[in-house]
Amino acid sequence: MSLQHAILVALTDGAKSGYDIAKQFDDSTGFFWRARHSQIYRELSKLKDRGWAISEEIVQSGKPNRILFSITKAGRSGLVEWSRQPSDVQELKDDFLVQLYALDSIDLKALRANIIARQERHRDHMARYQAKYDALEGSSDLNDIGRHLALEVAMIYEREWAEWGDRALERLSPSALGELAGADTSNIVPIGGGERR
Amino acid sequence: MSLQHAILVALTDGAKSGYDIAKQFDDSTGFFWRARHSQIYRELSKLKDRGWAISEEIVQSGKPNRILFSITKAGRSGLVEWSRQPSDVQELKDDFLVQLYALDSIDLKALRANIIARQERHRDHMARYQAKYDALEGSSDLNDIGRHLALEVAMIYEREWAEWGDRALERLSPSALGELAGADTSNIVPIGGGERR
DNA sequence: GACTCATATGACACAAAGTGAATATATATT
DNA sequence: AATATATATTCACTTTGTGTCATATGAGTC
Repeated sequence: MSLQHAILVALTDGAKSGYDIAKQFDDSTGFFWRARHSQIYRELSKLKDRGWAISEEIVQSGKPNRILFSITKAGRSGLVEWSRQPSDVQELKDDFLVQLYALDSIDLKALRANIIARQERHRDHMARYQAKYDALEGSSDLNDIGRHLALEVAMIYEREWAEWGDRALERLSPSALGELAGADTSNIVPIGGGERR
Repeated sequence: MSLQHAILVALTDGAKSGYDIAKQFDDSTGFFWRARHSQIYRELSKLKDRGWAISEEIVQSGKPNRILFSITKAGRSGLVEWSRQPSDVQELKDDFLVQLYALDSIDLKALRANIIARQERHRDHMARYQAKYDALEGSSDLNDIGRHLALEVAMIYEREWAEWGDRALERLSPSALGELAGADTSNIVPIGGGERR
C-alpha cells in the first residue's frame, strides 16, 4: 500500500513523469522507499484509477511523450489520512542476524568477511546521507527540518551498524575464540558434505 | 528464499514440527525473521522437496500426529553455502521516514503522537532483548557469543530510535516551530478535505 | 559506421512473502 | 455447556518485487 504513498509524496512538489519519479527514488525520497520503474508505472496507474492522481500528456518530438502525473485533492487527503494511521516500526529482518544465531552451523571465516563488506556498505550509505544532511543544516523550512531529522536517524543507523561490526570482528576473531574455546576449525565444511551431530 | 534458511537454523538444534518452529519464531530465532505458521508449513514442504529436510511422523493418540522435520546433510551444506554468500544489508524502508520527507503535506500532530507510540514499541522490544541478552552474558559457547552479538546490535537499534524520538519531538514541538516560522496550524486539515497550494 | 547511453513508457511472467480462514480433535479450564 | 489451548496442516488469495522484452530516437564515443 505504501509505495503509493511514497509516490504521492514525490508528487507533492510538482507534476512528474514515471521516469522522473524513478530517478528521484534513486536519489532522495528513495532513501527510505525503493522501487523499480516497472513497479512505479504500475502504481501510477492505480493512483489514477483511485482518483489520487491525474495525468496529462506532454507532446515531445524525437523522444516518447512525457506523461506527467499530478496529485489531486483526494490524493492530498489520502496523504493526510495515511499520516494519521500509526505506522509500523521497521522490524529487524536480516539473513545475517539469523546466521549469528547458529554460528556453529555456518562458515565463520565467510561471516567475518561479510561483516567487513557490510561495514563498507554502511560507510558508503553514511557518506551519501551526510552530503544531503549538511546541505539542510540550519534551514528553518518545515520540510527541510523533517528531512534533516530523517537523515539524522538514517546516519545513526549506518554508523551504529558499522561500529558494532568492529566489536563483532574482535569477539569473533580466531584469537579471541581460540583463547576461549581452543583452536576451532569445525566450521570449515567441504562443499557438498560435512554432516555433524 | 531466506525463510527457508531461518527454518533450517531452527532445525540445527534438533528435530521440530511446524508447530514447534512457529512457537520458536515468536520467541528467539524469530526476533530477526518472522513468519506465520501457514508460511512455515509451506516452506517445510519445499525444504523436503529440495532434500534439505526429512520428516518422520510421530503417532499420538488424542491429538493429530506430530510431523517432525530434521535437517539433512544437504541441508547443512545449504546453510554453509548460504553463509558464504554476501548478505544484503537491511535498507531502511519505513512509511514514517517517507512522511518526514513531506511534513507540510501531513498531519503534524498525528506525527508527533506516532513518534511517541513508536518510542513505546522500541522500548518494549528493548526489554525483550535485554532479558535474553543478560542470560547469555559471559558465556564462552560459540553460539551464545553470536546470539549475544545479534542481540547487542538489535538493542542498539531500538535504543537509538527511541532516543532520536526525543530529539525529533523537541524539534517538531509547536513552540520550536513557532519560534522559527511563526504560529503554524496549516497541517491541521479537516477530514475529507483540505486542498492547499 | 557501430556502439552505447540517456530518455521515455509499459506489458508480462514470475517468484517471494504474507494474510486469513477452514478443518480436525482432545484436554483443561471457567 | 462453552471456551480456550495445544496440536497439526492445507488452500485460496493478495501484495510486493524482480526481470525481461518491446518500442523509439537523438547524442556522443570509439
